[in-house]
Amino acid sequence: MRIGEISDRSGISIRMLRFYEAEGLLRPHRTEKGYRDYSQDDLEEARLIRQLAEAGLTVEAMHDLLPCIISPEPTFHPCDRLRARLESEVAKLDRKLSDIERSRAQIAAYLAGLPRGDQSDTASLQSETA
DNA sequence: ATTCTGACA
DNA sequence: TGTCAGAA
Repeated sequence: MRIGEISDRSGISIRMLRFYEAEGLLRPHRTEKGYRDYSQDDLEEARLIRQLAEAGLTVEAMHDLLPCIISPEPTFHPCDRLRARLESEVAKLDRKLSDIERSRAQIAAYLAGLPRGDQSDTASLQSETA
């Protein structure tokens, strides 16, 4: 299958499919004319990548995860790397979450201190945005 | 019609 | 991440 079909069936844009390949996530064969030629396995991997991307995982994380999740070989590795990766992702998310909570608290404080019935700030924002 | 690579208002 | 160009 060529890139257009893979894009349609995986929901990943052609642009992103090429990007993921540049990142070493997908390695489709090439036809004589240089066109990418995806296998059925590539399609399944693309769909998995789609899932991981929607979960907010980075390409780096996918590099660790993919070898563990998609197991072409009948032998299942312990994949200790998988657990480590997942744990670091959760840790990363926890850090982001605390950052967001910090921002929320700060902005909520601004809101709490905002005088009532005053539209002047809104007006100035609109004029600067326009 | 589709894909390829490289570049960017 | 989209999109446009120029070539195949």
